[in-house]
Amino acid sequence: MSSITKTRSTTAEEITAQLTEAVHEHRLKPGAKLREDEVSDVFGVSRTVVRQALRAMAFEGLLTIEKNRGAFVSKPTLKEAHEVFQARALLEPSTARAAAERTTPDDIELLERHIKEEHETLDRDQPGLALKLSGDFHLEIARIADQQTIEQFLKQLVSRSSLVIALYWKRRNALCESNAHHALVDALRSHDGSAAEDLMKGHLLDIYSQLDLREYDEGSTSLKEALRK
Amino acid sequence: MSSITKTRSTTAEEITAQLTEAVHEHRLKPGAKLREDEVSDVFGVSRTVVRQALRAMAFEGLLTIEKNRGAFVSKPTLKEAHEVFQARALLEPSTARAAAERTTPDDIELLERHIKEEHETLDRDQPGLALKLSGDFHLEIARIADQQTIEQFLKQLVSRSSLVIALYWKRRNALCESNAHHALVDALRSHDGSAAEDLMKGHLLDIYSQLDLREYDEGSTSLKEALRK
DNA sequence: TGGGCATTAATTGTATACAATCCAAGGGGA
DNA sequence: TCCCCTTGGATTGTATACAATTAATGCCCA
Repeated sequence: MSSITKTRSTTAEEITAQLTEAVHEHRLKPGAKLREDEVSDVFGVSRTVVRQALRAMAFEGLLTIEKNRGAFVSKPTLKEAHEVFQARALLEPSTARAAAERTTPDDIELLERHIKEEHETLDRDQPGLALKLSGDFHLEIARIADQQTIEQFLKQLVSRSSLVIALYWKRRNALCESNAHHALVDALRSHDGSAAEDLMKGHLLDIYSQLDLREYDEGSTSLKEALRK
Repeated sequence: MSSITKTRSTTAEEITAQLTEAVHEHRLKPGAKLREDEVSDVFGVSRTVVRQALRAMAFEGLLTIEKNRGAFVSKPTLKEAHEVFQARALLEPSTARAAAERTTPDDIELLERHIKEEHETLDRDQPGLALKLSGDFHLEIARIADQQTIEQFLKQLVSRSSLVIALYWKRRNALCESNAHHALVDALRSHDGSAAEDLMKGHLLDIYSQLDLREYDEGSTSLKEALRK
């Protein structure tokens, strides 16, 4: 089904994209190790290219490379989890406001199709994919705002959010449905910057409040458990 | 004088650090090409390690790697220049506020020594070094705020700011002296978050206003000129 | 004389061979 | 029986050899 194209040699970017997708969809969980020759076997390229891809993902914060030990899917600490959402709270509301002033009918159409797809994946019970799409929605707003620099940062923050959710989400199965995204699209459609800003702020707080970020255990069996998989 | 240690093999991180410093201090100017062989000769390591360093710098935005052509010191467009300062305006004021609440006497001492050094380099007429130190000052505040994620983003933004200043600074020679940094330290010392936030906002606007970001020429002889060096 | 094409040198991209490091399993001694 | 040390296999780090691509030079022909 998801067989990898072997005809034309795979580039580092494609490997990065596929592995990133796997992490976003929680098929690769925090703590999982990515052995270089294993990955190079899968994609049919040399370790040289694989190492490029792994390092790129490390820069995004998705992987943590430990010298002489290898690349692991990152396990954000509670502190990092807080920091990620604090940073998002600084960047996203203003960006939503800016986006509202530039949103075109085409953008609205795209966003609505996007939301529809999100709902469909939720109905089909594919929470991983739904989460990935939800993240893409936030990136789409930065794109509409025409802020590439912020979009770049946001890409990293959304990636890390996915890891945070994998580790600290309170209710395992039920991903919050909410109509937050829909309300945001309404604000963008009517070019209501203030509303968009407020809605985004509320939406981020909403997600944040559904995380279990209280205790600071940080140890005991966590490492061993992570390497078992 | 600045002979490179050859006894213990140089790591990719050291190469990154030295090249980054050179770009920050404008010894390597936007458009300059970094040939892999050349760099590997200078540092006495193989191209493998050099490529790692160059890619790391590309992620920070300092270099632009063009496929099959090589790595060049980035030349931010006017749009990117605006974006960099817009992003800084979102991140830094709040961070300064947070820093004010956590500043310790040790931090104050460090910052004051830092400012003193800045002034000394200006007196000694080393504008490149002064610029680098000025950037470090801003990073130091993020460190005091204990926000590693934001500090990481800010590191990239400060780097890109250095490139923007190299390209778009109005008055070539005179780097604005100003006592903005001093005033910020005062606010931090007295744990006055609001003042720190406002001062930082004003300081960023001040820098921004001294850039020549009007026209959009973007072409003509710029490329040829860049490759001449 | 000037433009276009082919050949060649220079440079980057990729694969592979080798070196260094880590980790676990096994053996010996107390 | 338990602990420590040694040893071997597995994995990552680095250097180098080779392939692919680019860019420039010079040649030919109009």
